[in-house]
Amino acid sequence: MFALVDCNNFYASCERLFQPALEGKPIVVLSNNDGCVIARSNEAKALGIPMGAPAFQYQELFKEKQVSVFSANFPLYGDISNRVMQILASYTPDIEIYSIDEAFLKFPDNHSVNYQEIGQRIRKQILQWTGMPVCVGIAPTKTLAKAANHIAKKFKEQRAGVHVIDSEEMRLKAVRWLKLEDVWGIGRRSLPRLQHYGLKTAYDLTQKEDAFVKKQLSVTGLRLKMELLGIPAVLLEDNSIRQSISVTRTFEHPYTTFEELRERVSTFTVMAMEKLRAQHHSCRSIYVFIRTNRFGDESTQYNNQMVAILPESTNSTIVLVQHAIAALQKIFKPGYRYSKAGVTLMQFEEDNARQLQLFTTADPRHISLMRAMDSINGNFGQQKIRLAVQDCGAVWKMKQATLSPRYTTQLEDIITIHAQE
DNA sequence: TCTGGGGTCCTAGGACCC
DNA sequence: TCTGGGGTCCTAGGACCC
Repeated sequence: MFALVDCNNFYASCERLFQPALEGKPIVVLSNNDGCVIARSNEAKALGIPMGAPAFQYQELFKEKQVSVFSANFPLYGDISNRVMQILASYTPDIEIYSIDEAFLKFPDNHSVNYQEIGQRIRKQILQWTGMPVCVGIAPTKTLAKAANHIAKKFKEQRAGVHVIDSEEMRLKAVRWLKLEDVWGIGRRSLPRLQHYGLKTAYDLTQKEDAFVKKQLSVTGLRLKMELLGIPAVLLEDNSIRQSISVTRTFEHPYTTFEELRERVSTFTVMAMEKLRAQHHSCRSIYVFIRTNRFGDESTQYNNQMVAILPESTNSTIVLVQHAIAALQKIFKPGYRYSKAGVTLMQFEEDNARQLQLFTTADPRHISLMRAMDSINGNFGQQKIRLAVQDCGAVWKMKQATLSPRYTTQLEDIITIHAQE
């Protein structure tokens, strides 16, 4: 059996943890640069604020309805997430952390287990230990566990936040109820196509022939159909090791010069490489892109990107930054107002299983240099030690007008409690 | 004036091999 | 009138997820 544990309105709930007065009040959390709405409390959803809404279009509504607006505080969310995941890991070693706010747990076949009770225990423990409300869906496949979680959320009061699908009867009831657009793996592209053939629910999809499903949704769709029928076709994955690592940002103001972009691209590469070394990998290629404001006038737009492939894989930031800058040089065109840039590391190899080169140009000293940099930056704060090319002062501040304190990761931000007599 | 960031998997087609 | 058959690897683009 698989359990899907999903935090309720995760970012909004994280903010509420330290401001309990916001219980029952509308909350939204904004993306970097306070651009879009990326999380909403139930109360904010009820006000009709859509996911991804541009913040500037909703300022008046926020004010009028007294919506609490937060700039995204990822250090806080990441820390709360770790705490939740640690608790979940105590229930089973078979755990897949699927995203910052949800995880799949796998339980061995055992008919005497009371899954309803386990679900309730998980809920209570996480709520008591972290303050985070979660819902739990339990079923024989991951896709059905997703569906069960959906039901647990939709009927939170009746189900007490836990729903279990453990019989053919329950499965049928669930898939007949589940709308096609709420099926895990059916997105906005496939939905209209399937609807055109008269499909409305998850059940309808399970009744279609394999050939039809494959034609419409490829082999992923076939797996989906199996899963909805109760036959596991999607395994628990170990996604602690990434296959690609990206760092991309929209700038607070547009940049026009090569030097500004070079500083940004270098810093993004530094950040990505830190993550790469943390998972003990080297990479062989880096993708670099720059773009102007995509909402701007057609004539003022320019996008370009390039992949630089290295002669041998590396985990040295110094080496990779040189390649990233060379790529940037090739795609940079003066005369445009650039609003976004990013890098993606690709083609990973494990550090201790690397293909070495006979005529290598790699400087062995970089290994200890990187180790020293990571260690110092880890102990004394990000970017305490930088490459010279990064040093452009504070040109890269993000707009974060309503950032909450980093309550759990920064000593000076820890809350003070005044006890009354 | 202002519109996020980070991932995975699949397929088709090109380039190449014998 | 007519030009084989069987493979692999890589990439771009699409679709999906949170």
